[in-house]
Amino acid sequence: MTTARRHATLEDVARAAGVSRSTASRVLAESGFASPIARERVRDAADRLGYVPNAAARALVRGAGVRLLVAVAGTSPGVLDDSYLDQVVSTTAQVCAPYGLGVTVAWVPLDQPGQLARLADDRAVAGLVLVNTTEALLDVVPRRLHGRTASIGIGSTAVPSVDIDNGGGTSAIVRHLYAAGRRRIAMVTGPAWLACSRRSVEAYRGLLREAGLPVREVAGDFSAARGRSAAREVLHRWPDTDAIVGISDATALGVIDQLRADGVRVPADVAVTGFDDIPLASVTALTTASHPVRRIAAAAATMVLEQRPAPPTTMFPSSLVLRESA
Amino acid sequence: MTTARRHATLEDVARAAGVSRSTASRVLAESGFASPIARERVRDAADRLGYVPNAAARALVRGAGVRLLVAVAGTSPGVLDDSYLDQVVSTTAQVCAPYGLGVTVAWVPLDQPGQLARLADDRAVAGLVLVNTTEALLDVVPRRLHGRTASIGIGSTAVPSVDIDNGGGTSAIVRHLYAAGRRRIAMVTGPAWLACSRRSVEAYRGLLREAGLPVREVAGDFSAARGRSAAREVLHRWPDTDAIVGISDATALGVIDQLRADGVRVPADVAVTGFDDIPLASVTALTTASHPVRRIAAAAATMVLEQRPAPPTTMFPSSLVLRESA
DNA sequence: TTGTAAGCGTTATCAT
DNA sequence: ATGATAACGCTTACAA
Repeated sequence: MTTARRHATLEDVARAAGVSRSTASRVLAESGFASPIARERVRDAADRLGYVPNAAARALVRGAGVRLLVAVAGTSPGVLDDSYLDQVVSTTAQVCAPYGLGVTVAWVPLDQPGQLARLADDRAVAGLVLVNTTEALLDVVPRRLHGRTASIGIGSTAVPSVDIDNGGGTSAIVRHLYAAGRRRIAMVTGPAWLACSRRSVEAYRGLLREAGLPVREVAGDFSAARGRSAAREVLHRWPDTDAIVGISDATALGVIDQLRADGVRVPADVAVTGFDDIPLASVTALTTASHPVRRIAAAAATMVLEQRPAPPTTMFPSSLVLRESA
Repeated sequence: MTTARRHATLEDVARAAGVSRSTASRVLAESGFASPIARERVRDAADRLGYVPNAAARALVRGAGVRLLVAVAGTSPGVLDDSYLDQVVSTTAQVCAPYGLGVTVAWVPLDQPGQLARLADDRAVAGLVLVNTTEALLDVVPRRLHGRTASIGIGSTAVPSVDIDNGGGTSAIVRHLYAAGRRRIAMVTGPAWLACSRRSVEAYRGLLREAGLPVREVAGDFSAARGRSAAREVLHRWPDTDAIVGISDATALGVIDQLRADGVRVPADVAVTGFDDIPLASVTALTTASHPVRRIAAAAATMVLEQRPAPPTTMFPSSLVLRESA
């Protein structure tokens, strides 16, 4: 171990190996020709000197970028304060580490998708992962980043996506409710601008219509607070409701809380279901659908890092988790 | 909106503003002199052209690095799969974004602190945030990164830290238990290598000894699983135990779960407390101590980004949250 | 106050 | 197969 040596550069390695910088570069980057002898000597010198390529220099000359941007659409910067997003960012950072890439998060105002262009127009941005993706967002992905972008949610011809089968998941939930004898099934929906939310709603509607049951929708926003007020709204408008489908676990938990506070028994009087299977769900015995968030995020990140032609959409299954609330 | 324009460089801005590159640089970097007229023209040109500085180029010339490394000590890579860490990483990424820095996470094996040197010896690393910090880890922070490192947990003369008052938090909990009439208070501890865990244990011991009460410790590891087995162990060794202090909320939840399964009433027979106040805690009515994880992480990140002489240790308070479990 | 010019560490295009 | 040499976009003495 040398002590206070300055950081070794490619030049140092080349000199130590008795070759030119170009040769050293070729060997170390595994591109272009080099004699076996040169190879060996360069490799040798490199790890003797503890050579670590300078990411900034590399990125500069290649125009490649040094970090991956996780862009999240939402109505307020508050979307960044969310445990789901935490998982996505953290997982992305773990996947990026071996590639020498860092991760950044940013909020893109829902009504100004163009902001994405500003953020992504930075040459330092090597790739893009879209979260809460909207069609408008997909449209403003800079051309430079085509092939280096993946979406968690909906995709487009230019942007491959990793998605959850929200429709299938919701269908499974509704079917379970039906099988359990529920016939007055209401739903607390999510923001209409979110495709994943729309798909859940559509699955719900489709199934109920097919079964000749009444559709009872109340607008929600994923939050527990809205779940509480929505519970009251539902029972006020349709007192005979016997099941409430929540668009998220938080919403469902809010619903249950309010219901019980109002003396309504869950699931005896009203069954309640959630969506996502957050840790809280198992403790509160919430019946819900489970989704592998970490694997999904890792898949998205890997897509942009490996950038091999990916299938337009990779669907991850939604699996029903039966517990006590329904 | 121009369409397929090439990305604007500093040169472009300078030309558009009718000044030299250096002047433009000075204005945009807010360093050095520039006439008001020049300032205005450069600023103008910059945002007319949508100029975004190239982080790689900047990092290269400054030798500054392009990402912040969050290094986590632990016995296995499993430490990376943790919601607390998720929050730290995500918050760090949010704080770093405006600085044009990305974030990376890495695991440092507890028994090979030297691994940190390998990771941090990369010039691309602009700063370091240590998590689950040990003394050994503090010792191997490369000199280059002194002044650019912050620790969440213990610190050293070279590394400022952001810490939680674990001792105070635990004391408050134990005092509450005592005030509530509990006299046979056991504790499920955490890994001894973690300073924060040791401090909690010491606070617990100190208070009990002072009060002339018996010390009853069982080794734990923060997990809920260990909480379960520990609950049995405690009641087996000391059947008259009337309170169990958990080193973490997960542990406490495990304890409660096992206790109830074994027909022990909580808190009637045995009071149980946690530590951290995770979202689950409020739902399960767990009495615990609350800590502002996001603010702590933000403080640590800000320290390395701003690198103004920070106080050696910034303590964040631990605040008692009384609920039903104790 | 402003401009000129010399790098920062790599990669890539050429001749050789 | 190898080595000059010219970028990449920016900062910063230093000169004017």
